Amino acid sequence: MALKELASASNKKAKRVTVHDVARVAGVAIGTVSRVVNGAPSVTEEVRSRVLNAISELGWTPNVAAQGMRGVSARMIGFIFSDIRNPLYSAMVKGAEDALTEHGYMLVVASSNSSPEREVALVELFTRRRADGLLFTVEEESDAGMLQAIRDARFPVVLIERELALPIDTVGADHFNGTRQAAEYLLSLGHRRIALISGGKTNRVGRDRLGGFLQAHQRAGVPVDRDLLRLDSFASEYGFRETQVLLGRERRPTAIISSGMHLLSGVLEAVRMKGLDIPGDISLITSNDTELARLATPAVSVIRYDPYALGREAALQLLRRIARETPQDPIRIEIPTEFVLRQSCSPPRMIVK
Amino acid sequence: MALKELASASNKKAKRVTVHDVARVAGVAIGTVSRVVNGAPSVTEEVRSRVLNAISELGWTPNVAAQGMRGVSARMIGFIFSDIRNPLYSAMVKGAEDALTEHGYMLVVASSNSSPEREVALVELFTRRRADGLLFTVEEESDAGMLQAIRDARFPVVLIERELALPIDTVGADHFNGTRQAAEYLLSLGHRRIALISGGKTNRVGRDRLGGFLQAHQRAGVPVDRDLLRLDSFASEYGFRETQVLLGRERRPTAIISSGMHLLSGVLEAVRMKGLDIPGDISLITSNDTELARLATPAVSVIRYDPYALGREAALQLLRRIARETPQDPIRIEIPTEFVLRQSCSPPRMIVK
DNA sequence: TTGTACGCGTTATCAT
DNA sequence: ATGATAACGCGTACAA
Repeated sequence: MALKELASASNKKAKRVTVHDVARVAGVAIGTVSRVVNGAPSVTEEVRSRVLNAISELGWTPNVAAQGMRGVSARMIGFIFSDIRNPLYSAMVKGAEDALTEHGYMLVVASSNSSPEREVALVELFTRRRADGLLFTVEEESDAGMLQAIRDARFPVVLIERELALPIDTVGADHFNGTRQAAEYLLSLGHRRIALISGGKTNRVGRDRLGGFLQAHQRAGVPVDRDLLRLDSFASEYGFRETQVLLGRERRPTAIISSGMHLLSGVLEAVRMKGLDIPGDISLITSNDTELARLATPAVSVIRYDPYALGREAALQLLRRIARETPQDPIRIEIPTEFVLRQSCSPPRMIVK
Repeated sequence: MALKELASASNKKAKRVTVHDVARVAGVAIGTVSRVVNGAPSVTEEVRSRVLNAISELGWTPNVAAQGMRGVSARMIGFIFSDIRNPLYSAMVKGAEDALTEHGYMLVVASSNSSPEREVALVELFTRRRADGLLFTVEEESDAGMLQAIRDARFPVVLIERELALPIDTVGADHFNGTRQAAEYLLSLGHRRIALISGGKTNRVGRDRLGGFLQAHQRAGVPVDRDLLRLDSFASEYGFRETQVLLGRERRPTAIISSGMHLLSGVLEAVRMKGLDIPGDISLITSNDTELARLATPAVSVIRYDPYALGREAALQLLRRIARETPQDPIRIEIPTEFVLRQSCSPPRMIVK
């Protein structure tokens, strides 16, 4: 029985019904059918209902490919990021998808696996597939091939958490002020040796975080020890290794800001291995908010923002750009960050001058 | 013809390049161009290279809409799940995407938000958009509308972590043996009152877990207290609430198996609030593996499987089905589970007879 | 081996 | 208000 059903399903010839069939059944010309479905004003109510009846009777829906030939958009948006398993990206994707769905668009996800070459191939793919727009978290902001691919693209692009030397809309979290606020708080507690562990030195996120960190120190008149800046990776292992190194120093930091989804687990592990107490021996602030940060003992203070909202705003801006409902000049949208104080911070045990 | 060319040449609008342009530049007919790009055997090497030169010179790529009209597939696959923010789904999506990309397919993600009505709308959307196939984690296995929508779909479907009363390929983790193994381990430690907190009572995942749990008890000759079965939700809050209730009982369980990505945080919180020691007062096993499980104190034993591999296998099976490279009978693929022992289990302090 | 002409299903432009 | 028909760009059967 199972076999039979499967066979009949795949053998289903399904002669496709077209406007011609609808026109025939409704007793009108195909032009009239098109006018009805596309809401042209000049159609008699009587003809209109005859056509609609025929349509539902035959279960007709317009052939997307044929519409495409007539210039009707495929209503498809691409989203390029490194890897959707990063919870930030999956939340952004959900936010974008929800906004796009409301406007009848599909979302195609495309992982670059952090390869600029693959990014170029993907942009070209979306160009060939006639995408209506692209959400893009670029890997390397200065990669020449990628820049050229974006210039050659036939659709609007909205950058997510990145910025380029091109006039393109951008949406990103306010990492500058988030990190500034975190650093200011630690400085106000009396910390004078604060380490910053982060990645993305060459993109907007990393730059803004470092900028906020430096500004807080500058305002407080506290010099920054460059040796406490560890800005080479977002990976958990990097957080682990660099924390070990930092805590092994003679004049070790009294606080750490780890800016990256996956860094916290590495940092925590290194602190534990060292047998140090949080916040007694070392204060800790991380970004972004995660279950681990909330449920660790003690709970870890975080800089957080809403990646869902970020994805949603980016998609909405892209839709505005597609509909030409936005000024020609590129728009820059910032998603606010919030500093959430938990139990991982206290004044330093010994003030290091 | 010459007049027409002149007219379009003077027209400022950027004209799209077509096979005709390529043919003109290469000095051949359009049929030849088509034969070259589609790898027809009967083309002189000289003509072939002339055409290829013209193509790269003009930067021509076939219009997908026009190809679609000729029956060429859009090479697009849909993936319907409840919410991509569930890390299991984002890992599956990555696995599926990687497999599909290797074969030149795009992946369209579609969240159902757990609504069967939305699932139906999405299946119909993919039908209209002429998707080549669908990966589908159905919300309600017995929803009539959804079943009909799948029957009406014109493309093959592969179910993920679900099974239906339809002859369709399925790919799922071996939750039955995973849960059985976990329960057997706890029983071997001497536990006689083991609670099971899980969701999905009416889908494959929930059924298999309960089945494995019951079989372990049956084999060990240990009766199951139905009051210890809490099978109504995967939500963190549910884990919290039910754990509170269970631990508040006079004859409380000596061990808990929580089967669901988000349950652990709720369970842990309830155990902490109760001031109980893990594993001294209560043993704990959860599914699936997470950062929280690894980094909690003590680290929590888990039943784990590889959702990336699951998504990948599902996509590969879908591709085989599309290519008709698989027997007509539905295939059932099981992804193995693994029991990882950590520090959250010990013999019960007091044996409850 | 290569060229020509038709058809895919829709939308839009003319007529009527 | 409605009908007839051209055009979109490609693939392919058939003709040369």
